[in-house]
Amino acid sequence: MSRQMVRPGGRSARVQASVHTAVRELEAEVGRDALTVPLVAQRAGVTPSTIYRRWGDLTELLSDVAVERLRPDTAPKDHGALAPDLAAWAEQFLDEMASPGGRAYIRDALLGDPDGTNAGQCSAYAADQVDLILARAAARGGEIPEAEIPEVETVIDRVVAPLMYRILFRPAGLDAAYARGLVAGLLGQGDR
Amino acid sequence: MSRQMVRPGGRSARVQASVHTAVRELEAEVGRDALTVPLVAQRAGVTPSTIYRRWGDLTELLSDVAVERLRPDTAPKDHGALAPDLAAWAEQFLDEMASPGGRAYIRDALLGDPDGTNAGQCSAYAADQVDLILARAAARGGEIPEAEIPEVETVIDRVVAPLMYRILFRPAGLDAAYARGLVAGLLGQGDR
DNA sequence: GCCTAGAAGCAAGAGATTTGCTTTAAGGTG
DNA sequence: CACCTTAAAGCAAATCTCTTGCTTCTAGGC
Repeated sequence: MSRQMVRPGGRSARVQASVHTAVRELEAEVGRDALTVPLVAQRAGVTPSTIYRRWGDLTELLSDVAVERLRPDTAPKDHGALAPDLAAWAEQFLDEMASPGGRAYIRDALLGDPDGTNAGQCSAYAADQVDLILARAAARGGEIPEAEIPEVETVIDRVVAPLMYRILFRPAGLDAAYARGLVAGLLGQGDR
Repeated sequence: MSRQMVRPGGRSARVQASVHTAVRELEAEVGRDALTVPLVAQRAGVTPSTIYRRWGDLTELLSDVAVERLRPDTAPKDHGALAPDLAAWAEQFLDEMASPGGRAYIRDALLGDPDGTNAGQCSAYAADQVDLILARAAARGGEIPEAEIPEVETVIDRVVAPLMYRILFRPAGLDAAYARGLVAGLLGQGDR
Protein backbone atom coordinates (compact mmCIF):
# COMPACT_ATOMS: atom_id res chain seq x y z
CA MET A 1 0.00 0.00 0.00
CA SER A 2 1.15 3.54 0.31
CA ARG A 3 3.92 4.59 2.54
CA GLN A 4 1.99 6.62 5.03
CA MET A 5 -1.45 6.69 6.41
CA VAL A 6 -3.32 9.46 4.72
CA ARG A 7 -6.44 11.06 5.96
CA PRO A 8 -8.85 9.60 3.49
CA GLY A 9 -10.66 12.13 1.37
CA GLY A 10 -8.24 14.89 2.24
CA ARG A 11 -5.93 16.71 -0.07
CA SER A 12 -3.15 14.22 0.60
CA ALA A 13 -5.34 11.43 -0.61
CA ARG A 14 -6.17 13.27 -3.79
CA VAL A 15 -2.51 13.97 -4.47
CA GLN A 16 -1.58 10.37 -3.86
CA ALA A 17 -4.28 9.13 -6.16
CA SER A 18 -3.40 11.49 -8.95
CA VAL A 19 0.29 10.66 -8.68
CA HIS A 20 -0.40 6.93 -8.81
CA THR A 21 -2.66 7.41 -11.78
CA ALA A 22 -0.07 9.54 -13.51
CA VAL A 23 2.54 6.82 -13.04
CA ARG A 24 0.31 4.19 -14.52
CA GLU A 25 -0.72 6.31 -17.46
CA LEU A 26 2.79 7.40 -18.27
CA GLU A 27 4.13 3.89 -17.87
CA ALA A 28 1.74 2.88 -20.60
CA GLU A 29 2.34 5.90 -22.78
CA VAL A 30 6.05 6.58 -22.74
CA GLY A 31 7.39 3.38 -21.22
CA ARG A 32 8.89 2.69 -17.87
CA ASP A 33 12.37 3.85 -18.68
CA ALA A 34 11.28 7.28 -19.74
CA LEU A 35 9.59 8.00 -16.42
CA THR A 36 11.00 10.81 -14.36
CA VAL A 37 9.73 12.51 -11.27
CA PRO A 38 9.18 15.85 -12.97
CA LEU A 39 7.25 14.15 -15.74
CA VAL A 40 4.98 12.34 -13.34
CA ALA A 41 4.54 15.50 -11.31
CA GLN A 42 3.47 17.46 -14.33
CA ARG A 43 0.95 14.87 -15.40
CA ALA A 44 -0.40 14.62 -11.87
CA GLY A 45 -0.72 18.37 -11.60
CA VAL A 46 1.64 18.51 -8.65
CA THR A 47 5.05 20.02 -8.04
CA PRO A 48 8.02 17.69 -8.14
CA SER A 49 9.05 18.57 -4.63
CA THR A 50 5.82 17.11 -3.35
CA ILE A 51 6.75 13.76 -4.81
CA TYR A 52 10.32 13.95 -3.59
CA ARG A 53 9.15 14.74 -0.09
CA ARG A 54 6.51 12.06 0.09
CA TRP A 55 8.21 9.23 -1.73
CA GLY A 56 11.87 10.07 -1.64
CA ASP A 57 12.69 9.15 -5.20
CA LEU A 58 11.36 7.53 -8.32
CA THR A 59 12.21 3.99 -7.33
CA GLU A 60 10.25 4.23 -4.12
CA LEU A 61 7.29 5.67 -5.93
CA LEU A 62 7.44 2.90 -8.50
CA SER A 63 7.71 0.36 -5.72
CA ASP A 64 4.56 1.75 -4.22
CA VAL A 65 2.66 1.59 -7.46
CA ALA A 66 4.04 -1.84 -8.31
CA VAL A 67 2.77 -3.37 -5.10
CA GLU A 68 -0.69 -2.09 -5.85
CA ARG A 69 -0.59 -3.69 -9.24
CA LEU A 70 0.60 -6.99 -7.83
CA ARG A 71 -2.37 -7.26 -5.52
CA PRO A 72 -4.60 -10.07 -6.76
CA ASP A 73 -7.95 -8.72 -7.79
CA THR A 74 -9.94 -11.91 -7.64
CA ALA A 75 -10.11 -14.96 -5.39
CA PRO A 76 -8.57 -18.09 -6.89
CA LYS A 77 -11.05 -20.04 -8.96
CA ASP A 78 -12.69 -23.04 -7.33
CA HIS A 79 -12.19 -26.26 -9.28
CA GLY A 80 -13.73 -28.49 -6.69
CA ALA A 81 -10.57 -30.07 -5.33
CA LEU A 82 -7.25 -29.08 -3.84
CA ALA A 83 -4.94 -30.33 -6.56
CA PRO A 84 -6.55 -28.54 -9.50
CA ASP A 85 -7.10 -25.43 -7.40
CA LEU A 86 -3.43 -25.20 -6.56
CA ALA A 87 -2.27 -26.12 -10.03
CA ALA A 88 -4.49 -23.54 -11.66
CA TRP A 89 -3.46 -20.87 -9.20
CA ALA A 90 0.22 -21.63 -9.72
CA GLU A 91 -0.17 -21.44 -13.47
CA GLN A 92 -1.94 -18.14 -13.28
CA PHE A 93 0.61 -16.78 -10.82
CA LEU A 94 3.39 -17.76 -13.17
CA ASP A 95 1.59 -16.24 -16.11
CA GLU A 96 1.12 -12.91 -14.47
CA MET A 97 4.48 -12.69 -12.82
CA ALA A 98 6.69 -14.05 -15.55
CA SER A 99 5.51 -11.64 -18.22
CA PRO A 100 7.99 -8.85 -18.92
CA GLY A 101 5.66 -6.42 -17.23
CA GLY A 102 5.23 -8.69 -14.22
CA ARG A 103 8.96 -9.08 -13.75
CA ALA A 104 9.40 -5.35 -13.95
CA TYR A 105 6.78 -4.83 -11.25
CA ILE A 106 8.34 -7.40 -8.98
CA ARG A 107 11.70 -5.78 -9.41
CA ASP A 108 10.28 -2.35 -8.79
CA ALA A 109 8.54 -3.59 -5.69
CA LEU A 110 11.77 -5.09 -4.37
CA LEU A 111 13.89 -2.15 -5.28
CA GLY A 112 12.55 0.96 -3.75
CA ASP A 113 11.93 -0.74 -0.52
CA PRO A 114 14.66 -0.27 2.03
CA ASP A 115 12.72 -1.80 4.90
CA GLY A 116 11.14 -4.67 3.03
CA THR A 117 7.59 -3.54 3.65
CA ASN A 118 6.51 -3.69 0.06
CA ALA A 119 8.17 -6.99 -0.65
CA GLY A 120 6.54 -8.40 2.46
CA GLN A 121 3.21 -7.20 1.17
CA CYS A 122 3.65 -9.04 -2.12
CA SER A 123 4.50 -12.20 -0.29
CA ALA A 124 1.47 -11.73 1.91
CA TYR A 125 -0.79 -11.45 -1.11
CA ALA A 126 0.40 -14.82 -2.38
CA ALA A 127 0.15 -16.36 1.06
CA ASP A 128 -3.42 -15.15 1.40
CA GLN A 129 -4.43 -16.68 -1.89
CA VAL A 130 -2.82 -19.98 -0.97
CA ASP A 131 -4.40 -19.89 2.44
CA LEU A 132 -7.78 -19.45 0.88
CA ILE A 133 -7.26 -22.47 -1.34
CA LEU A 134 -6.14 -24.61 1.58
CA ALA A 135 -9.01 -23.47 3.77
CA ARG A 136 -11.40 -24.39 1.01
CA ALA A 137 -9.88 -27.86 0.82
CA ALA A 138 -10.22 -28.31 4.55
CA ALA A 139 -13.81 -27.11 4.44
CA ARG A 140 -14.69 -29.70 1.82
CA GLY A 141 -14.05 -32.28 4.49
CA GLY A 142 -14.10 -35.67 2.86
CA GLU A 143 -11.86 -34.77 -0.03
CA ILE A 144 -8.55 -35.53 1.55
CA PRO A 145 -7.27 -36.73 4.89
CA GLU A 146 -6.98 -33.52 6.90
CA ALA A 147 -3.38 -34.41 7.64
CA GLU A 148 -2.48 -34.38 3.98
CA ILE A 149 -3.44 -30.81 3.37
CA PRO A 150 -0.13 -28.97 3.36
CA GLU A 151 0.71 -25.94 5.48
CA VAL A 152 0.76 -22.53 3.86
CA GLU A 153 4.46 -22.24 4.58
CA THR A 154 5.09 -25.51 2.84
CA VAL A 155 3.23 -24.38 -0.25
CA ILE A 156 5.28 -21.22 -0.24
CA ASP A 157 8.52 -23.16 0.00
CA ARG A 158 7.59 -25.74 -2.57
CA VAL A 159 5.58 -23.79 -5.12
CA VAL A 160 5.74 -20.03 -4.72
CA ALA A 161 9.44 -19.77 -3.94
CA PRO A 162 10.65 -21.87 -6.87
CA LEU A 163 8.42 -19.95 -9.25
CA MET A 164 9.59 -16.62 -7.98
CA TYR A 165 13.23 -17.64 -7.87
CA ARG A 166 13.15 -18.71 -11.48
CA ILE A 167 11.23 -15.67 -12.57
CA LEU A 168 13.82 -13.41 -11.04
CA PHE A 169 17.02 -15.34 -11.63
CA ARG A 170 16.45 -17.62 -14.60
CA PRO A 171 13.55 -16.48 -16.69
CA ALA A 172 14.28 -19.02 -19.41
CA GLY A 173 12.35 -22.23 -19.73
CA LEU A 174 9.47 -21.44 -17.46
CA ASP A 175 6.11 -22.83 -18.48
CA ALA A 176 2.83 -24.05 -17.15
CA ALA A 177 4.10 -27.61 -17.02
CA TYR A 178 6.81 -26.59 -14.60
CA ALA A 179 4.25 -24.91 -12.35
CA ARG A 180 2.03 -27.97 -12.43
CA GLY A 181 5.03 -30.17 -11.69
CA LEU A 182 5.77 -28.24 -8.53
CA VAL A 183 2.25 -28.72 -7.30
CA ALA A 184 2.28 -32.41 -8.22
CA GLY A 185 5.58 -32.85 -6.42
CA LEU A 186 4.16 -31.28 -3.32
CA LEU A 187 0.85 -33.15 -3.21
CA GLY A 188 2.12 -36.39 -4.64
CA GLN A 189 4.32 -37.36 -1.74
CA GLY A 190 2.97 -37.47 1.76
CA ASP A 191 5.17 -34.63 2.83
CA ARG A 192 3.13 -32.84 5.49
CA MET B 1 30.87 -10.69 -15.31
CA SER B 2 31.16 -7.30 -16.79
CA ARG B 3 28.87 -6.04 -19.44
CA GLN B 4 31.18 -6.16 -22.37
CA MET B 5 34.09 -8.16 -23.45
CA VAL B 6 37.14 -6.08 -22.91
CA ARG B 7 40.50 -6.60 -24.47
CA PRO B 8 42.35 -7.82 -21.45
CA GLY B 9 45.28 -5.71 -20.48
CA GLY B 10 44.15 -2.80 -22.55
CA ARG B 11 43.10 0.60 -21.37
CA SER B 12 39.50 -0.46 -21.11
CA ALA B 13 40.44 -3.20 -18.71
CA ARG B 14 42.35 -0.79 -16.53
CA VAL B 15 39.45 1.61 -16.44
CA GLN B 16 37.05 -1.13 -15.56
CA ALA B 17 39.24 -2.40 -12.79
CA SER B 18 39.78 1.01 -11.28
CA VAL B 19 36.08 1.82 -11.43
CA HIS B 20 35.16 -1.44 -9.74
CA THR B 21 37.76 -0.86 -7.08
CA ALA B 22 36.54 2.67 -6.55
CA VAL B 23 32.99 1.41 -6.04
CA ARG B 24 34.09 -1.12 -3.46
CA GLU B 25 36.27 1.33 -1.58
CA LEU B 26 33.67 4.04 -1.52
CA GLU B 27 30.94 1.63 -0.55
CA ALA B 28 32.99 0.84 2.51
CA GLU B 29 34.00 4.41 3.22
CA VAL B 30 30.93 6.54 2.66
CA GLY B 31 28.18 3.95 2.49
CA ARG B 32 26.14 2.70 -0.37
CA ASP B 33 23.58 5.45 -0.33
CA ALA B 34 26.14 8.19 -0.70
CA LEU B 35 27.56 6.74 -3.90
CA THR B 36 27.21 8.82 -7.01
CA VAL B 37 28.65 8.43 -10.45
CA PRO B 38 30.78 11.57 -10.25
CA LEU B 39 32.15 10.46 -6.89
CA VAL B 40 33.13 7.06 -8.19
CA ALA B 41 34.60 8.63 -11.30
CA GLN B 42 36.77 10.96 -9.29
CA ARG B 43 38.09 8.16 -7.10
CA ALA B 44 38.74 5.99 -10.11
CA GLY B 45 40.55 8.78 -11.90
CA VAL B 46 38.13 8.75 -14.76
CA THR B 47 35.62 11.19 -16.15
CA PRO B 48 31.97 10.66 -15.30
CA SER B 49 30.99 10.43 -18.93
CA THR B 50 33.13 7.34 -19.28
CA ILE B 51 31.06 5.61 -16.64
CA TYR B 52 27.79 6.80 -18.08
CA ARG B 53 28.76 5.56 -21.50
CA ARG B 54 29.98 2.18 -20.37
CA TRP B 55 27.49 1.32 -17.68
CA GLY B 56 24.52 3.54 -18.35
CA ASP B 57 23.83 4.54 -14.80
CA LEU B 58 24.76 3.89 -11.22
CA THR B 59 22.39 0.99 -10.71
CA GLU B 60 23.88 -0.93 -13.61
CA LEU B 61 27.36 -0.31 -12.35
CA LEU B 62 26.39 -1.46 -8.88
CA SER B 63 24.77 -4.53 -10.37
CA ASP B 64 27.99 -5.34 -12.11
CA VAL B 65 30.02 -5.00 -8.96
CA ALA B 66 27.48 -6.85 -6.85
CA VAL B 67 27.63 -9.91 -9.05
CA GLU B 68 31.35 -10.04 -8.64
CA ARG B 69 31.00 -9.94 -4.88
CA LEU B 70 28.42 -12.68 -4.90
CA ARG B 71 30.76 -15.07 -6.63
CA PRO B 72 31.75 -17.76 -4.14
CA ASP B 73 35.45 -17.66 -3.48
CA THR B 74 35.91 -21.16 -2.14
CA ALA B 75 34.60 -24.59 -2.95
CA PRO B 76 32.06 -25.94 -0.45
CA LYS B 77 33.71 -27.73 2.44
CA ASP B 78 33.80 -31.51 2.30
CA HIS B 79 32.20 -33.16 5.32
CA GLY B 80 32.44 -36.66 3.97
CA ALA B 81 28.79 -37.17 3.09
CA LEU B 82 26.05 -35.60 1.06
CA ALA B 83 23.69 -34.57 3.84
CA PRO B 84 26.17 -32.63 5.94
CA ASP B 85 27.75 -31.13 2.83
CA LEU B 86 24.45 -29.75 1.65
CA ALA B 87 23.34 -28.65 5.09
CA ALA B 88 26.57 -26.80 5.73
CA TRP B 89 26.49 -25.17 2.34
CA ALA B 90 22.88 -24.06 2.79
CA GLU B 91 23.69 -22.58 6.17
CA GLN B 92 26.63 -20.68 4.81
CA PHE B 93 24.64 -19.51 1.82
CA LEU B 94 21.94 -18.19 4.11
CA ASP B 95 24.48 -16.53 6.34
CA GLU B 96 26.13 -14.67 3.54
CA MET B 97 23.02 -13.75 1.64
CA ALA B 98 20.74 -12.84 4.50
CA SER B 99 23.12 -10.35 6.05
CA PRO B 100 22.21 -6.74 5.40
CA GLY B 101 25.15 -6.46 3.07
CA GLY B 102 24.25 -9.65 1.26
CA ARG B 103 20.67 -8.57 0.71
CA ALA B 104 21.87 -5.25 -0.62
CA TYR B 105 24.12 -6.99 -3.12
CA ILE B 106 21.37 -9.29 -4.27
CA ARG B 107 19.06 -6.38 -4.78
CA ASP B 108 21.71 -4.41 -6.61
CA ALA B 109 22.40 -7.38 -8.81
CA LEU B 110 18.73 -7.75 -9.67
CA LEU B 111 18.12 -4.09 -10.14
CA GLY B 112 20.43 -2.79 -12.72
CA ASP B 113 19.92 -5.76 -14.90
CA PRO B 114 17.35 -5.26 -17.61
CA ASP B 115 18.18 -8.44 -19.48
CA GLY B 116 18.67 -10.74 -16.53
CA THR B 117 22.29 -11.52 -17.32
CA ASN B 118 23.60 -10.65 -13.92
CA ALA B 119 20.84 -12.39 -12.04
CA GLY B 120 21.42 -15.46 -14.17
CA GLN B 121 25.06 -15.34 -13.24
CA CYS B 122 24.25 -15.35 -9.53
CA SER B 123 22.01 -18.31 -9.98
CA ALA B 124 24.73 -20.08 -11.93
CA TYR B 125 27.18 -19.57 -9.08
CA ALA B 126 24.85 -21.32 -6.67
CA ALA B 127 24.11 -24.06 -9.16
CA ASP B 128 27.82 -24.70 -9.65
CA GLN B 129 28.42 -25.04 -5.95
CA VAL B 130 25.52 -27.46 -5.60
CA ASP B 131 26.66 -29.39 -8.60
CA LEU B 132 30.05 -29.81 -7.06
CA ILE B 133 28.55 -31.17 -3.86
CA LEU B 134 26.39 -33.61 -5.76
CA ALA B 135 29.25 -34.75 -7.97
CA ARG B 136 31.28 -35.40 -4.87
CA ALA B 137 28.50 -37.53 -3.44
CA ALA B 138 28.27 -39.52 -6.65
CA ALA B 139 32.03 -40.00 -6.69
CA ARG B 140 32.00 -41.43 -3.21
CA GLY B 141 30.09 -44.32 -4.66
CA GLY B 142 28.92 -46.47 -1.82
CA GLU B 143 27.54 -43.67 0.27
CA ILE B 144 24.06 -43.54 -1.17
CA PRO B 145 22.10 -45.34 -3.84
CA GLU B 146 22.95 -43.38 -6.97
CA ALA B 147 19.26 -42.93 -7.62
CA GLU B 148 18.80 -41.08 -4.36
CA ILE B 149 21.19 -38.31 -5.17
CA PRO B 150 18.95 -35.42 -6.20
CA GLU B 151 19.24 -33.44 -9.40
CA VAL B 152 20.77 -29.98 -9.29
CA GLU B 153 17.47 -28.50 -10.39
CA THR B 154 15.71 -30.21 -7.56
CA VAL B 155 18.14 -28.81 -5.03
CA ILE B 156 17.59 -25.39 -6.46
CA ASP B 157 13.83 -25.72 -6.20
CA ARG B 158 13.85 -27.21 -2.73
CA VAL B 159 16.71 -25.42 -1.02
CA VAL B 160 18.09 -22.44 -2.90
CA ALA B 161 14.76 -21.00 -4.03
CA PRO B 162 13.07 -21.05 -0.63
CA LEU B 163 16.11 -19.45 0.97
CA MET B 164 16.29 -16.74 -1.63
CA TYR B 165 12.56 -16.13 -1.63
CA ARG B 166 12.53 -15.59 2.08
CA ILE B 167 15.63 -13.46 2.05
CA LEU B 168 14.06 -11.15 -0.48
CA PHE B 169 10.43 -11.16 0.54
CA ARG B 170 10.27 -12.09 4.21
CA PRO B 171 13.58 -11.56 5.92
CA ALA B 172 12.10 -12.26 9.35
CA GLY B 173 12.54 -15.57 11.09
CA LEU B 174 15.30 -17.00 8.96
CA ASP B 175 17.87 -19.10 10.73
CA ALA B 176 20.23 -21.99 10.28
CA ALA B 177 17.60 -24.44 11.50
CA TYR B 178 15.33 -23.44 8.64
CA ALA B 179 18.12 -24.03 6.15
CA ARG B 180 18.88 -27.41 7.64
CA GLY B 181 15.19 -28.27 7.58
CA LEU B 182 15.03 -27.64 3.86
CA VAL B 183 17.90 -29.99 3.23
CA ALA B 184 16.45 -32.61 5.55
CA GLY B 185 13.09 -32.35 3.79
CA LEU B 186 14.75 -32.87 0.47
CA LEU B 187 16.96 -35.80 1.41
CA GLY B 188 14.60 -37.36 3.90
CA GLN B 189 11.96 -38.41 1.41
CA GLY B 190 12.80 -40.42 -1.59
CA ASP B 191 11.86 -37.63 -3.89
CA ARG B 192 14.10 -38.11 -6.90
C1' DG C 1 -15.95 30.19 13.18
C1' DC C 2 -10.95 30.20 14.74
C1' DC C 3 -6.31 27.41 15.47
C1' DT C 4 -2.92 24.07 14.49
C1' DA C 5 -0.27 20.93 12.14
C1' DG C 6 0.74 18.52 8.35
C1' DA C 7 1.15 18.85 3.49
C1' DA C 8 1.62 21.28 -0.81
C1' DG C 9 3.57 25.10 -3.71
C1' DC C 10 7.40 27.92 -5.21
C1' DA C 11 11.94 29.11 -6.51
C1' DA C 12 16.82 29.16 -6.25
C1' DG C 13 20.92 26.53 -5.91
C1' DA C 14 23.62 22.33 -6.18
C1' DG C 15 24.54 18.43 -8.42
C1' DA C 16 23.81 14.67 -11.87
C1' DT C 17 23.30 13.31 -16.64
C1' DT C 18 23.63 13.82 -21.59
C1' DT C 19 25.97 14.80 -25.78
C1' DG C 20 28.97 16.51 -29.69
C1' DC C 21 33.53 16.83 -30.54
C1' DT C 22 38.46 15.90 -29.76
C1' DT C 23 42.16 12.98 -28.28
C1' DT C 24 44.30 8.68 -27.01
C1' DA C 25 45.97 4.08 -27.52
C1' DA C 26 45.27 -1.10 -28.66
C1' DG C 27 45.74 -4.15 -32.23
C1' DG C 28 46.11 -5.11 -36.94
C1' DT C 29 48.54 -4.30 -41.66
C1' DG C 30 51.92 -3.64 -45.06
C1' DC D 1 58.72 -1.05 -37.37
C1' DA D 2 55.85 2.79 -38.81
C1' DC D 3 51.21 3.48 -40.13
C1' DC D 4 46.00 2.91 -39.95
C1' DT D 5 41.72 1.93 -38.00
C1' DT D 6 38.63 1.93 -34.52
C1' DA D 7 36.81 1.63 -30.08
C1' DA D 8 36.95 3.89 -26.02
C1' DA D 9 38.28 7.90 -23.01
C1' DG D 10 38.60 12.92 -22.08
C1' DC D 11 36.56 17.42 -22.14
C1' DA D 12 33.12 20.91 -21.75
C1' DA D 13 28.71 22.97 -22.44
C1' DA D 14 23.87 22.40 -22.03
C1' DT D 15 20.14 20.27 -19.80
C1' DC D 16 17.62 18.15 -16.52
C1' DT D 17 17.02 16.25 -11.84
C1' DC D 18 17.03 16.74 -7.09
C1' DT D 19 17.37 19.33 -2.65
C1' DT D 20 15.97 22.74 0.47
C1' DG D 21 14.30 26.97 2.91
C1' DC D 22 10.37 29.47 3.02
C1' DT D 23 5.48 30.51 2.14
C1' DT D 24 0.75 29.19 1.50
C1' DC D 25 -3.13 26.20 1.88
C1' DT D 26 -6.54 23.13 4.06
C1' DA D 27 -8.44 19.23 6.89
C1' DG D 28 -9.67 18.37 11.34
C1' DG D 29 -9.89 19.76 16.28
C1' DC D 30 -11.51 23.23 19.70
